[in-house]
Amino acid sequence: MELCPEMRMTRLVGKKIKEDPRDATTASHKFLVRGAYVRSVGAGIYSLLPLGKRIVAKIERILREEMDAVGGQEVLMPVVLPAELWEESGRYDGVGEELLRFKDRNGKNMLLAMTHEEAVVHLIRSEVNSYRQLPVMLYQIQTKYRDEARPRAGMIRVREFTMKDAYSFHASQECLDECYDRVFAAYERVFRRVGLKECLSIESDPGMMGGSKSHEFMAIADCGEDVVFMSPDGSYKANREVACACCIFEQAEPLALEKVHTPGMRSIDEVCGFLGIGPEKAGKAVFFIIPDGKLVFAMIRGDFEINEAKLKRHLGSARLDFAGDAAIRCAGAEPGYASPMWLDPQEVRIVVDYSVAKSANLVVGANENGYHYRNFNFERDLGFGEVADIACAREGDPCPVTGLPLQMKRGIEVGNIFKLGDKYSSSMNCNFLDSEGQSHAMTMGCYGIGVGRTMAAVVEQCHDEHGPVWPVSISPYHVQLCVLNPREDSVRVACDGLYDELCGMGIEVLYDDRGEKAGVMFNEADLSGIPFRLTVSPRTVVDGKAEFKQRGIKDVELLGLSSAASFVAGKVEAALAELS
RNA sequence: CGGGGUAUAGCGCAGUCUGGCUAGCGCGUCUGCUUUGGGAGCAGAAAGUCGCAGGUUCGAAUCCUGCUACCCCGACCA
Repeated sequence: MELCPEMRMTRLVGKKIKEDPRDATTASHKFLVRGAYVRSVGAGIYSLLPLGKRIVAKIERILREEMDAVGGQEVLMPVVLPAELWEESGRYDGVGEELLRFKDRNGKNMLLAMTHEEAVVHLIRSEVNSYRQLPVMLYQIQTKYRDEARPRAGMIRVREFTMKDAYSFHASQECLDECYDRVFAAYERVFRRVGLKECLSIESDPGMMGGSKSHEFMAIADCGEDVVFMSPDGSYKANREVACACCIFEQAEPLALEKVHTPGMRSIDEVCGFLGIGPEKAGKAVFFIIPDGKLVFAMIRGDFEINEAKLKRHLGSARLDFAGDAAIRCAGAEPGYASPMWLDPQEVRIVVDYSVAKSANLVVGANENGYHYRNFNFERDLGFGEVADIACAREGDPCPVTGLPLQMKRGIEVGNIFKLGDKYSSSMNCNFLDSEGQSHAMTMGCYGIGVGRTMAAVVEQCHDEHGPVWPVSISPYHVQLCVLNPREDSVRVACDGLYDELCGMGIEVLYDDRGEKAGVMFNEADLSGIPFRLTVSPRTVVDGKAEFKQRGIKDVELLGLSSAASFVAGKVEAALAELS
């Protein structure tokens, strides 16, 4: 998309707002609204104004360049899809209410696509049939709709959004692996080029997408919804769902099992308080129900929390619900005093975290109202049950790779990549013939980047108290030109001249020709966040000068009017080169 | 879906507890004059179904009931 290189403020649609919008809590939300980049239409639904649209267009341009460079071909698939397509993959009934379903006038079930695996498989299975045509990668930059339970934080979690989504098809796992690595590298280039200062690629949970491996790209920001754990040297990075800590558990001689009376002490805090011990000396039991109706007894040391994502993965279950007291009793356990001992492993799945399996002499329930045991030792007193890592990593726990204390950070998920395998290709008959004429399901990968979310993440990382500080690569314009007192002919003529000259050089200029007071113009220029500012005023024109300033830097520089344009053009090119 | 909050002019708010006359303030907008280097001054003007629907009352922005929208925390999040 070609962007018009020039714009006068007297024409630009979008009013800058002096006060923070009532509802905004994050920097990106406040500044994107105040600076007239976006406007809210409803919960999680936004319009882009001209300035915002230009930023998005520039992000999209970078996405196209990088996807083209790794062999992607751009397509465009519909947002409204017939339900049958999703019934084929099993997702029509598989995914929850975030999929917006509706009927057309003929009563046919339709949906708004929240992602396009089905649509792209529909396309590829009829266009590609032979190993000779593989691999292929298609991508699009298209609207997605997810009926989020709770949109939040301005542009960071919305219902309708633009996503760059790409899908690759392969004849072999090795080929997918290679493609995955190439896209991974392309994503690192994308996030560097859009100007994110800190964006981590981390291991993540493939979740309901299926598939074997996935990474998320996390823009680090305090307002991020996701939690990342990393080694201080950066050699290990993982999100909360998969992060593992390798705690050392104290070994001790097993002492004799001892029943203690603990009347009314049901929670870990109560029991530990009553017995005068720390939570690391107790075992905590949590009960879940999985969809087949089976009860799951999860056991973890009192100072850890159960990581439900890990437990789901271990159980191979898509859902996990807390079990009620009735279900717990039904399985022969006593709520509040539950113990894995004497439970029937045929009836109840017992999953024990390493923290319990490797600790000695814990306090656990006695399966009898008002009683606990001291000195439970997993090997001696239970000996069966599935031992697994089902614990949430904690800040400061030892990193599994380096042993250094893990750091915890919050991040905005701006991109993700998955190795899908044949989840969609087998269910939807997306096959190819190999060199021997044998039919196989294609192996797939998919790769997404949220465009609007990336814009918001950049603001979160690049702003000061006055507004955004756009990286030149995605700034709506390269230069903001301000004319003070344009009613003085000499001033206006000088400034108009600079405007024409810069535009003629291909520099994108936003020209504040309104004749506002300096304070108004400068404050609004800060909200526009354009990296370079040129000011022409009676004061500078007398000396044949213009004033040059960089956004976010206090100092100003006076330039000769005749050389100002080429000087600024040089600055713009250098800054662009740095981010290319 | 649970918990909390908000809804009054384009934006941000006061007024609501304790019902009462013509519903105010700041910013913005329009007109005119004066101003011109970090959100100007004066004078004038336009702009409000007080979220919606019922109810109580002589009288409702204000009290009662129901609903809706939006925001925050949580749950959820291919």
